Amino acid sequence: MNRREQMIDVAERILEREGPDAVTMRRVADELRIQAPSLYKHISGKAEIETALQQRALERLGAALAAAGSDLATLAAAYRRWALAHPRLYELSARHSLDRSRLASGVEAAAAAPLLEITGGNVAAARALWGVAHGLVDLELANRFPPDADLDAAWEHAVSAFAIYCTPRPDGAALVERGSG
Amino acid sequence: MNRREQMIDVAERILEREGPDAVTMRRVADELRIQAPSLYKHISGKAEIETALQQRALERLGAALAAAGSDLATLAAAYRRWALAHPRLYELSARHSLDRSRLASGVEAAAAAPLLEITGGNVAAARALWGVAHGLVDLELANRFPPDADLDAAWEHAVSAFAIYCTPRPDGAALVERGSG
DNA sequence: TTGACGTGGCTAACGTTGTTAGCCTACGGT
DNA sequence: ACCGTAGGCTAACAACGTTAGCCACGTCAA
Repeated sequence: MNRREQMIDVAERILEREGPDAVTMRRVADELRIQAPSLYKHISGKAEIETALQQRALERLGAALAAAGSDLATLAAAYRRWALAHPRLYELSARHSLDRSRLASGVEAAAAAPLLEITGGNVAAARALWGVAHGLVDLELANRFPPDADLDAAWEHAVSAFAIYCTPRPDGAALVERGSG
Repeated sequence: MNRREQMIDVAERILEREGPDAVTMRRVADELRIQAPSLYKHISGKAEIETALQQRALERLGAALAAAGSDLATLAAAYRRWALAHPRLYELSARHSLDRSRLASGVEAAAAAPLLEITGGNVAAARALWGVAHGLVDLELANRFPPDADLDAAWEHAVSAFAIYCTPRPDGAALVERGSG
């Protein structure tokens, strides 16, 4: 098994169990029964670990969304559920500015596909949709809502607003232009 | 003038000009022509500086929103404009988990007021609205959209979706229940 | 006037972080 | 038999946040 992958596995485990501050080069090395400088034989630096974890997060979130189907409500629920189940990983992937050169191609597109289906191919509307989902999750993870806030209700409103906006009406007209790019 | 406030002023300036990594205790001390340990005569630690900056950000963003009026489109534009004008400050205030005990009371409520006006007092819907705004801004600041993405269009869709959802229709009916809390 | 004391500087130092330099050993191929 | 590379190791560095402890100055009471 690849040492590099072992390192990233270990880093992920530490991240989820003990938070980002616990993810130290020495700590990762310890877990591998190795000295910290030896890590650099396999990796350029800590940033590379973080990029790798970011990529993992995108892939898995994308997979979770793809598995959730194409209904807006269930898709939103899947987004939130995945983020709350892997909060540190989600935070890392969202906060750390994206380095597209290192990112495997297609990962982004795959993650975006389910959203695009809902907006009928309208990518600007899909981005707005992504915005709500990410925003609500991010604020929740950052403790920005009062402890007694009913976030289920907030999600329902968000979903309703976009459902009304994106769903074609019986007469065939749609509020959002479908198929536009 | 208060040394504590000087410290926070300096920290803010460094943050906006050179990014979060440049905000060091020693750096702040240097700017004040003082040695780093002396900072601790006025402040408990770096966390207190960050909390203070977070509070500043919330107050100013709140003020910017209040000044923008109560129209959804202009409000959204004001939110985005402020965040893009003070990206580091916004990031700091959004990422750093909120310590309500230290936060001046009323700051949160004041920032939320303009949103509540739009949703007719429905706080869950206001949170959804906050979600889109924060989400779109946060993704933009984190470089998560492709460089050529038309973010103006994304914002327009978001605004349209919520405008339709929140505006009472001519017959007096509204999609969102107004006055609920 | 003198003494006590709080305010706000200072230097020295500690522990932890990411990272580099340089050495050594084992193994695989020519 | 040799040589190079892969992958460990120790020692060390600079920078970080922070603590301990010393000292000068101003203020106020006796």
